[in-house]
Order: sequence, then C-alpha cells, then structure tokens
Amino acid sequence: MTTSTDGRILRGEQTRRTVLRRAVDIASEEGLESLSLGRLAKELQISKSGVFAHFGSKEELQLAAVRAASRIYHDHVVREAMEVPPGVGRLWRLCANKLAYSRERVFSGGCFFYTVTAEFESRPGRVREALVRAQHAWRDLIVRTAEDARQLGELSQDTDTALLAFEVHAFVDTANALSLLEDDLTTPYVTARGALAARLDALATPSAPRPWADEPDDAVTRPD
Amino acid sequence: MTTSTDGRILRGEQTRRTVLRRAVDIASEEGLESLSLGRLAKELQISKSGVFAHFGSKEELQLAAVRAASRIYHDHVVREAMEVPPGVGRLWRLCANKLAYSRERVFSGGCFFYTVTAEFESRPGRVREALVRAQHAWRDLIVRTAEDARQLGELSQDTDTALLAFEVHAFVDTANALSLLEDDLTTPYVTARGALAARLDALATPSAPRPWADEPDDAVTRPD
DNA sequence: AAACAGTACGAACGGTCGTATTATTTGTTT
DNA sequence: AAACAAATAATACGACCGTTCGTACTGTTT
Repeated sequence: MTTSTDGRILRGEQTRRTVLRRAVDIASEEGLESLSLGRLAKELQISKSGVFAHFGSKEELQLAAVRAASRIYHDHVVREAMEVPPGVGRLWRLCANKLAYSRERVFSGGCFFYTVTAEFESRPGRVREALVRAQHAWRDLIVRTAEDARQLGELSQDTDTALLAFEVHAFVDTANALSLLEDDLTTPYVTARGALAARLDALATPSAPRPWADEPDDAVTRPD
Repeated sequence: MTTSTDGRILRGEQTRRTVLRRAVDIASEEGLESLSLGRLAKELQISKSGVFAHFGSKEELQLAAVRAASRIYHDHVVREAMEVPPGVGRLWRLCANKLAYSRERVFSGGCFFYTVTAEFESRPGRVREALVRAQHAWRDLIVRTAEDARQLGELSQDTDTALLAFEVHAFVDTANALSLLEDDLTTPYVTARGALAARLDALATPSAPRPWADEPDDAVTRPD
C-alpha cells in the first residue's frame, strides 16, 4: 500500500484543517452540539455538503474535533513539560502550562475540554467515551509525574498522588471556569497558582526544587 | 389589586411547576439550550403552544428554570446549614450539603449550575447574567461564613477567605464533574471530602469544633 | 488513454426548532 | 344566566438542522 499523498488529499487535508480549527473554537465556546455543518460552511465560505463529505456525520465531526483539540492541548500543555527532567519541576510545568493555555485562550472559549466535558458527561455515546479517555490520560499523567517526584525524594513519602491529582485538576479547571464566567484574566489564575503553590510547597521535601518560588506571584498574569 | 388565586391560576401554576421540574432536570443533564418546547410538551403530554404560553419565549423559560433551580438548590444546600450556629460548623455543613446535593442527584444530571454555567459562560445574555449572580451569591455566602468563623476564633486569623472559597468551589465542583464523567458515586465525593477536611483542619484553631472528624471518612457515601 | 478516487457543489428531503395567530375549553365574576 | 378572563389547544410559519443525491471537476493510478 502506497501512502503517497497526492494533491487532492493535500487540498482536502487543508480544508479539513481549516474546518477543524474553526470547529474546536466554536466548541470551546458553545459546545460540540452547537457545531452545525451549515454554520461552519457559511463562516468558511464552503458548501454544507462539502463540509459534510469530509466527516460523514455530525458525530464524526465531533470526534474529529476532540482529536484535533487533543493535539493542540498536547502541544501547548504537555510537550514542553516533558522536556524538563521528571520530578516536581515537571509537575509544576504541567500545572503552569495548563493555566497559561487557558489564560491565553488557545481556544477562544477557554479550555476546550472543560466546556465539552461538562456538555457530554451525562450523554452516552462515542464522544463521551473519547472525553473520558482524554481525562484519564491527563489524570494519569499527573499521577505518574507526582509518583516520579515522590520516588525522587522531592515529595513527601506519604504523598497521596491521587488526591494531589484531584486537587490539581480542581484548581486548574476552576480557574478556567471562573475566568470565563467573571470575564477576568487575572484573579482566578493568580488564585489557582497560589493554591497550587501552597499545596506543592507543603508536600515538597526540604531539598526539593521550588520553581513556584522563583517566579513572582503574578507570573501567570504577565503578557508575553 | 386583588391577588385572589382562582382555580385557573392554581391550575396554571401547577402546570408551570410540572414543566419547570422537568426542565431543570433536562437542563442539568443536557443544558439549557437542549430544552425545547416541543420536547417538554411531548414528554408532559401537553401542547407545545400551552408550554409556550406559560413563558412567552425560550429565554424566559431558561430564566425561569434558573430561578426554579436556585430555589431547589437553596432548599437542599443552604437552608439547613443556616440553622446551625455561625462558624466552622456552618461552613462544613455548606460543603457537606453541597456534596450530598450533587451525590444524591437532586437534579438528574448532577449539579444544575455546574452544567449550565459551563454552557453559558461564553455566551452573552440574561441567562449568563443570572448565573453570574447565582455564583456570586454562593461565593459570598462561603466567604461570609468563613469570615464569621475567623472572627469567632475558629479559623486562623490569617486565613485567606477568598482563597478558601476558591478551594471549596474547586473541590465540590470537581467532585460533581468527575462523578458524572466516571459514573462513580463514591470516589470523587470521598476524595473531595478528604481534601476539604484537610484544608479546614489546617486552618482551624486548636479549640475549634471539627465536625469533619466526627463522621467516618465515607460518611458522604452512605445511603440514607 | 482509460478507469478511478477525492473534493466540492447545489438542490432537495423530512424533521424540529421558536414563535405567532386564532380558537376552544373552563372557572370566575357580575 | 351572561360576560369575562385565564389556561390550553390547534394550526401554521419561516428558519435551520443533518443527511442524501446527482453531478462536475480534477488529480492519480494503471
């Protein structure tokens, strides 16, 4: 089988990318059910059936949007953190990156997964299952990273990593939610950063690095 | 002006209540935009125009649903807590009641406000404004209650009550979200309860009551 | 050159949406 | 008993939904 990408496929993939880029932004603001083929087609100046042909069904469009959002999320939150050595430093990068990813509105409606998970957590189907997998991947990454930090002696030996992952999740998601609801790009992120730093500071061993102390308290709010 | 409630008005208010009770459940599962007049009419065996006549517009139906949900929320979470004396005991009741309200599925889709706030936090309009007010009322109640506890000497004098309110909000909302996503009525609430108890225990003064210590760790998971 | 495959189009389908208008039933008031 | 008003119903409207279909164009494969 030849996987040669011919011109048609290239052209098609370009439109596909365009559609998905718009789709994830809409979904992050209004949810995946508000994604409509007609609306996407009108906004992007292509035909409704053209959009449809790319995905085959609305559910497939939604699933493709989740995959696209996962890639963007990984690029902005995970990738860079994995380049720093395991330990509490990496754990902090994951938290700080996720706060920045929300604050910088990588998706126009804030965290894509916050919006669409709240939307689908009571609806059965493949979209929900995809979101459950994404949530597990993130939670497991936090747990593993915290586990690493503990084994490196950077976190107290009796650290409850599952509890810590819950707290990280709670603080970061709540910062995202409050920022959107209050239309405030500062307070919620500063508060969440403080809560996270206090929690990690209490768990960290005396010899552990404390990257959260190296930055001013409003590091998360400064423009780039 | 005579406010005499005649039979028709009585009957009308009954229907209105029936519609709203179903509406808040639907909204807690699928959001306020998924509320449709036709669907409500079909499920409740009344005419679509009959439903419409009660509210006048979809937005008014959504606003009425938010008000109805606020009353139910107050009845289940706030009222009983206000009957215990101010202080850390009342603060704990508020947290515990909100966890129970979510866990017991007072609304079939978990916390009404979690779902619809996530849905509307990026959409301008009166519904969003109503949700902002509801969120502020809850946050202010937590802050005031924590403030009371501090002035009573039950919380450390340097307690950051705004930060504490953020943490309470984060833990409770995340328990609700994870319970729905993971379809797990136990773990998320036990975890949240532990996180809350640890936080309050760290802030409480030595002489303060510690109601969270009086119950077993799985108190929140026991059936009634 | 012929057969094929992918992209995009326009038109149409049945369905549901919110809304408006008009009619009917029914309890209250005089 | 007649007049009235409120609750509910019936019907219709235009808009948009996801989907299907037939078709045209175009680049790839053989």
